[in-house]
Amino acid sequence: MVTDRATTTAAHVVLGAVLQVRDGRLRVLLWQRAREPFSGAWAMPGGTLDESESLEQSVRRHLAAKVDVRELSHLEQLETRSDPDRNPRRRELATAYLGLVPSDVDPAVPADTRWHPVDRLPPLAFDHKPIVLAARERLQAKLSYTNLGFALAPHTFTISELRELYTAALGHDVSPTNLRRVLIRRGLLTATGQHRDPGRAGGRPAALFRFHDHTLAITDQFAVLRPPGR
Amino acid sequence: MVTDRATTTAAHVVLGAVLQVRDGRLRVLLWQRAREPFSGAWAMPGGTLDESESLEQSVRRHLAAKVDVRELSHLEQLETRSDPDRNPRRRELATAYLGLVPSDVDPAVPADTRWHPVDRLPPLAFDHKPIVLAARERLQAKLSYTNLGFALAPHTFTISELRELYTAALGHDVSPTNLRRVLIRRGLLTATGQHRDPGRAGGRPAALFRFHDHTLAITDQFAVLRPPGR
DNA sequence: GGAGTTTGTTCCTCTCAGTCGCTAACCTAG
DNA sequence: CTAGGTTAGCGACTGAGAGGAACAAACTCC
Repeated sequence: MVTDRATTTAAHVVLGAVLQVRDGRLRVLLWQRAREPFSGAWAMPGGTLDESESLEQSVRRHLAAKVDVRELSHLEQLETRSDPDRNPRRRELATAYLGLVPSDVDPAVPADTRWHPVDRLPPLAFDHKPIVLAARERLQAKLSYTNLGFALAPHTFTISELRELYTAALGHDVSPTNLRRVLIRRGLLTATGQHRDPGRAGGRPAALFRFHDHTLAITDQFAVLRPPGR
Repeated sequence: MVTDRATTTAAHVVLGAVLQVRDGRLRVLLWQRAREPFSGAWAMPGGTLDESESLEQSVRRHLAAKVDVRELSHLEQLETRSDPDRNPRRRELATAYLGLVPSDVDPAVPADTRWHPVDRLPPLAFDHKPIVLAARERLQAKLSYTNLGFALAPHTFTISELRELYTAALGHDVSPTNLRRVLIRRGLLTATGQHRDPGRAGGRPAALFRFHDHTLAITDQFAVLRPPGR
């Protein structure tokens, strides 16, 4: 009886859409499958959920096998996929997480693993393609109305470096003037007082900034139809 | 071996946070538990996921037992809860959905079921309280930057009726002038040309509107740091 | 010291949300 | 029929935030 009920329960896996801006492009961490199903196709890192761990613990554990988990600057749940046919071999639910890595770290990864540009994905296994695209969409939306930029950027950076990150992540040009003004007005950026040595190239030394805090915070001004009198 | 693997798999349930504005308040559909655990506490409707259904199919099926499912004007996935201790009896994952019901329908519900104001919740079972609050937060956010109001409103309505719905859902006052202008400028509202009979009370007859479409659409103007030249 | 390069600042404009008050359209009472 | 009450709709004004562009600042190299 116990066996009956238990065997009808679906397996559950976790998946991590790990994004990073490298070489001026938004990329996702994928590994190439060597076995069926989807042999040769690329897949998001992940694995089965264990008995006594939460989903977040599980995805951190599995990601540690691909990328040093201490490098993750942000991790949040995306969605749970449940199409009965999403895995041709067995009934399987998958909960996907969005993970972010700052642009200045280069974690060691296994030989079968690559950073693929999100706008030029190779053939992906299972339903991983829509998940990766959903991850990008979530990132782009939150860059607009939260301080999530902290998770893409190094600890300190110049405005033009930050502009490159936003340009790559949003997929369109971003004006440094405007970026600076918007983020400073919202109180998200703090000047360190330091300046970056212009080096041989010349030019005015750029001021170094950091994000005021490194936990997700929502810029509430985006509530339209606000309460009266503010 | 199969038995071993299967018995270590967690059970999976679905939950529906069904919200409606009734009597000028935002309310959630809850039923009162008669058995342990949490006997006497209130719980969101839901149940176990079946072998061959998706999560959304499952939550629709379980909600049909509490409220006529045809009345649901919107249904979207909220989050999946996985704390190993969330259910004291067994390891169990729960995927929660946000469901909305238009204010003009009054579905038949079982005897143990009530519409509770979201801002005055009774003691809730399991982790249902944070889920209900997350559902309200999602609704409030989406009322600001999408056309989700269509899911709370009757098919046609006056501006002041709509104002009541937004006031109840957002939890603060909303100016009818502003509401009208914002929703019309965004192209979300269409005038039907009809007017509502003022009745004995007197006053100018109010124009009747409807939402231009009844599928979720995002008002994209909220992307700050937009692409140049728009 | 001047040209070239990159960064930072200021000014201007545009759009949209919020507020207030006036006008419109209906009712009832006298 | 008119005056007064009631609700709805509309327009003018205000303020805030965002985008664009021109100009000023700080550096290197020749």
